[in-house]
Amino acid sequence: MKNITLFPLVFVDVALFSVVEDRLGVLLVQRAQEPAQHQWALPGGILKPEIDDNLESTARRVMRSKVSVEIPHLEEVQTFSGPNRDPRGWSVSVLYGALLPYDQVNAVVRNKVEKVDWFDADSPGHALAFDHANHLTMALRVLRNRIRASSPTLPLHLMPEKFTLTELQKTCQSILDKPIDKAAFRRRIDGHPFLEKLTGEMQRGAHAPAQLYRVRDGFAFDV
Amino acid sequence: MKNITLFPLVFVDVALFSVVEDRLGVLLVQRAQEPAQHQWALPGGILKPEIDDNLESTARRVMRSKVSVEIPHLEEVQTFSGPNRDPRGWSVSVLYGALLPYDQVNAVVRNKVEKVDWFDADSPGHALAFDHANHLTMALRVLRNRIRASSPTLPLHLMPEKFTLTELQKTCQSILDKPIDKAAFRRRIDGHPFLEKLTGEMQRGAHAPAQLYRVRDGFAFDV
DNA sequence: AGAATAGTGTCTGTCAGACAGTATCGC
DNA sequence: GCGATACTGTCTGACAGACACTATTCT
Repeated sequence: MKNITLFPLVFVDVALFSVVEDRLGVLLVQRAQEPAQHQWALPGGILKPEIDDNLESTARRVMRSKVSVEIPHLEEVQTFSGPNRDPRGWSVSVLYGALLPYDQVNAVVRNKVEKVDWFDADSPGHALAFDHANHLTMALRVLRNRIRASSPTLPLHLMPEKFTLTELQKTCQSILDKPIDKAAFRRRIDGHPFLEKLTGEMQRGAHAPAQLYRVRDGFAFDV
Repeated sequence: MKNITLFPLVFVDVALFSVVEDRLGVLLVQRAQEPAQHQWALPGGILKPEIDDNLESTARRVMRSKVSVEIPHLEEVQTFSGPNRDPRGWSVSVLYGALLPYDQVNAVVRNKVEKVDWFDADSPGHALAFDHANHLTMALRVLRNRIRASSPTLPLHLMPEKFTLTELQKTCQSILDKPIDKAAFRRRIDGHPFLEKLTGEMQRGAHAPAQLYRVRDGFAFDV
């Protein structure tokens, strides 16, 4: 493996977030092999130029093969690189962030993984392998900045097909970890191009009926 | 070069911006070698794991060796990747953005470069090599979003050591390519932690003297 | 009736854009 | 005085946070 010094290793890591019991969670895997065996890490893997169209494809393939998850939308966060961040040699790691509803993620242990589980995004409770603590910090920062700055479109990826505005607000609150005023929230998203009111469809309960919404077709991100 | 299919090529490209005659300019090089010989491109080069500490070092080294420019601050924009974006094989290119005062850039033709010159950032007037037109578009978008959103700290990299608020405003206007109200601009940057008033130092001219400022020590970016 | 949640009205402070006004220089 | 630029005061409209209020359902 002399090539390692001439050609860097190219990895992809994914910070997959979801809301679990009103808290922002991140999906971690326990590594089954060296290096960093038994340590927890963000799911990730190595680029395979012969089968990947680009690094996003790599990320999707890795998530499929390691934790059986299909990721619709990925967002690049940052690139990490250097000779010492991975013991196998000079490496480049491109970090992606993603959001998915908790119940859509049927995380299953696959190859090279001992366990898969959700952890609190702000304090996973484990030392992470490699420089993944940095990765997680950066992914969190980008995610929260997005939700705060641009109107709260992003968490739409976390919603089920039909949802109420209150549910959307609670999701935002869980991500930001602080309460949001109801009136202000509704003013801000009022008339948002990607929110479609399902006229006539209401959610019932032991209270006034709540208007249901869905994500409009063609919803995409792109800054 | 069978390795090309196993190990991707890792490049770094740099979109170096400056204000030239009240317009936002970008530094381009004309390639002296295949591929894309004679075409204009963003300055860039290949990672050398044996001498680079990380990809930012690669970017600095490349700018030094190809166009004789020292870059103090680099910002990662995006990663481009795939089998076809460069004829030499499966490649990854990490794009960085940078700002530097026009007169500090003593761009000199060095190895693998025929010419170096500044072009209008919005319409360079040349078809760019590889996917560098995309690169330029993304770098521009990130740069302008930064200046608009976060308070206008960024263009501080474009200022000489001492400058007036009017000069800073004109720089912002050149980057955004639209006028800014003077009072609003001054209100926004008033008391900014990185702006230091040089009490007593004034710029004279055929008009009222203008207060000089400088960038406070320890100025850094970090979102 | 009472609990719970949905949804709205309104006050207030902040801030950006717009624009005009005053101040200070060289000539 | 005149031209030019520096700098400030103020009005207005947009908008977010705070908070209270009404409305509608189930039990």
